[in-house]
Amino acid sequence: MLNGRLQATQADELAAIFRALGDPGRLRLLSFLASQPGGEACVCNLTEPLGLSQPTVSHHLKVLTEANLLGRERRGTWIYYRLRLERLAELCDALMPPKRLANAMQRREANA
Amino acid sequence: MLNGRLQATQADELAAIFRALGDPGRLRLLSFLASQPGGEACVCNLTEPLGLSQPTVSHHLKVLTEANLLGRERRGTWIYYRLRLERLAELCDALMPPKRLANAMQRREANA
DNA sequence: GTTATCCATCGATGGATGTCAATATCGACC
DNA sequence: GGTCGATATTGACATCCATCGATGGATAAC
Repeated sequence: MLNGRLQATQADELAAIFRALGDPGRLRLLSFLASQPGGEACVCNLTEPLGLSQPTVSHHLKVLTEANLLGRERRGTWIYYRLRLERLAELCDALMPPKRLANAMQRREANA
Repeated sequence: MLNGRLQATQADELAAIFRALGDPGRLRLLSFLASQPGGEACVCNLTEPLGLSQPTVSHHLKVLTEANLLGRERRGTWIYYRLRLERLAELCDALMPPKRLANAMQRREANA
C-alpha cells in the first residue's frame, strides 16, 4: 500500500480486511486463537472467553473467514477455526514503507 | 495482539486504529502521502487525486490524525499532513505472531 | 478592514454494522 | 428416522459512519 499508489479496487480489498480487524471482539477472537497451542479452537470454546452470544461469535467468525484471516475445518461434530498467519504477514507487508521514504523522513527528523 | 491475550481496553484501542484503516478513501490518502517526497502533502493537493469532496477529505484526515497515523502542521496558509511511520510499525508488531505459534503451525502444515 | 483562499465544522441523509432471540441446518449416534 | 448437540442464518433494532452542501473560522495580501 505504501509503495506505489493504491488503485480504487485494491483500496477496496485492503480496506475490507482492515475493517474485519476493526472490531474489539474480533481482535480478541484472533488473540485467543493465537494463544491456543495450534492457533486454532472450536467454536464452543470461543463464546465463553469473549462474553458474547453464540450468534454474535458466529457472525464475527464469518467476517474474519470471509476476509481470509481464518480457516475453517469440520472435525466430527465440532468446527475448528484457525489463524492464517500468511494473511497477517501480507498485511504487515502492506504497511511497510519503501526504504526511500523511511530514509527521507528520518533525515527530516534529524534536522528538526 | 497475537502474543498474549488482549484485554478489553487494549482491544478497543487497537480496533479503533484498524477501523481508521478500514476505508478505501483513507487508504488511498495514506498511499498518496507515501508517494510524496517527504511523506507529506498539503490538503489542497489531496482532494483532487482522491475524487472526494473537500469536507470528506477533511473528515478522513481527522480520523487518521485522531488515530495518530498522521501528523499535522500549519505553514502559512496551508496545512500539511504527514505519515507517522512509527505508528504503522507498531501495527506491524501487533500482527506479528509469536515464534512458538509460527513454528507450531508450520510443522502442522508439513504433516498435512 | 476587506477580500480571497484554505481548511474545519455542522446538519442531514442513506447505508453499513454489532448485537441478540428465535429458528433453521447439519452431523453423529442410538 | 428421531433425537440431541453444535453452528449458522434470519429478522429486528439501535448505533455508527461516509458523504456532501452550506457555513464558519483562520490567515495572508492588499
